[in-house]
Parts: sequence; structure tokens; C-alpha cells
Amino acid sequence: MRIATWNINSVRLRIDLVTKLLNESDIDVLCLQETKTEDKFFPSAALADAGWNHHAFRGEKSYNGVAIISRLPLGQIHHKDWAEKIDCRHICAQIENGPSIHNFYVPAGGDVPDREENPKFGHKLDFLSEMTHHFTDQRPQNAILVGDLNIAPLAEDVWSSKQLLKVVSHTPVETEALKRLISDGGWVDVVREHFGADEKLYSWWSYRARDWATSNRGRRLDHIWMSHDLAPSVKMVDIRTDYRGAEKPSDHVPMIVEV
DNA sequence: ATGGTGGGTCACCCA
Repeated sequence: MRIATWNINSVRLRIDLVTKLLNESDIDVLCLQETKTEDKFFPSAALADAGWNHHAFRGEKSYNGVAIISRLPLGQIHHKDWAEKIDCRHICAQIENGPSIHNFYVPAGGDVPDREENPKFGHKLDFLSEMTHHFTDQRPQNAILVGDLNIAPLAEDVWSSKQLLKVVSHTPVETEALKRLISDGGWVDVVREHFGADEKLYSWWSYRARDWATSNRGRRLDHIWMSHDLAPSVKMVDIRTDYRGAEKPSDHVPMIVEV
């Protein structure tokens, strides 16, 4: 089974890029974040025409939004609301006779890494803390967690750890919270496990760079985690950096895992 | 230290 995650930054604008990825990479289950559309406008027909008939999605006008697109039948679908907001940042679907897949879009957290000065940063930390409590209470089994978690936890997950220590996404309070969520929550960071500790890994490059590829100031904000029982069955991991060079690209690229 | 770009929607929000 091939599972992918991608912050698409508007699923309606980039629907052709989505179907291209599904077809050319033979994806079974694709998890999207930042779909940025209400459910009534979700492009279900285009996905069904391409052969992916099973959809679970939660969207809102302009902001956030998550979706699970599958060519395998979906069983139970549910979501939780986090940090006392009803924004669309989580959806979970079970693949019939297969694993449960959690799809998350963690708040970006604003610009100032201080919860007193910047409520968005407090929201991000509260969201992570609730996730940690949730998975500590209900340890994942036969489960996969993917999404844009908006944190690059390790020095090798950013172009310059030193220069990003005070930049939201790589501050110690965030990276420690994410590592605690992995360990206490019962997850394995299978992308990092696959490539090893030393390799620089990025999934996001800012739109603001003059030349994203030449400056290569990336961060690994997107993640694929598995429960300990499932992690040993990973066969392949691919970070599709080439999609950053597409026409009208998302600032995030797809990450694919085969189990 | 600053501003750089892009998406959604319709004067700004958010990333």
C-alpha cells in the first residue's frame, strides 16, 4: 500500500497536480492539508473520474481543511476538535481491513515564538499538548499519522539549525514538544528512520526565495509516523522534491511511503 | 533589520 501526504495549499487550484501525483506515483491513499474549501466545493468528481472513489474531507471557507482520498474502501471516519477550536485540522479514516490513518494540519503558530505576545503560538503549543495527551491515553496500534505538523524537529530537518532557533517551526519549545509527542505518543518517525540521522531532509521551501532550488533553504515540516507494530513494514520512502518545481507549485512537496 | 511571494476572498486574513 502506498500512502502520501501533501500540503496542497488550495485543492481546487491544484486539482490537476493532485491527479498527476495519484497516477504517476500509483498512490493508494493521499492525505491533503490546506484544502481551503468548504465541503460543498470539494472536487470529488475529478478525483472519482481519475479512479479514486473514496473520500473523507472536512473543509472551511478560505482556511485549513484536510482530506483523505483513497482508491481502497474506507471504514470508520471520524475527527476530533483540538485546542478548543472547531477549525478543520484533523480527520481520521480506517482503511478497510487495514490501518487507521490520522491526517493533521497543526497550526503554523504566527511569527513571534511567545504565547503571551502571540496567541497563535499558544494555540500551536496547546494543540501539540492535546495531541500528546490523546495518544498517550490511547496508544496507536496499526496506525499511521501524517500531515503538515509545522515543526522541523531535528537540526538536519532545516537548512541552518542555528539561524532558525528563534524562528517559529524550529524553536526548542516546539521541537521538544514534537519529540515528546513522538516518544510518549507511541510513534516512529519512519521518514527519518529510513534516511538515517545525517541526511538533510526538507518538505517545504518558502515562496519568498528568489530561487528556492539554488538557495535550498528548506525545512521538514511534513511528517509520516507509524505505530511501533507497523513501522518495520516500511518498504520505500520518497520525498517528491520535483513537485516544488511544478508550474504554480504548492510550497510543500508530497511525501510517499510504501508499506 | 527588513521585506520578500502566494492563496482565498473581496479589504484583508493567513501561510
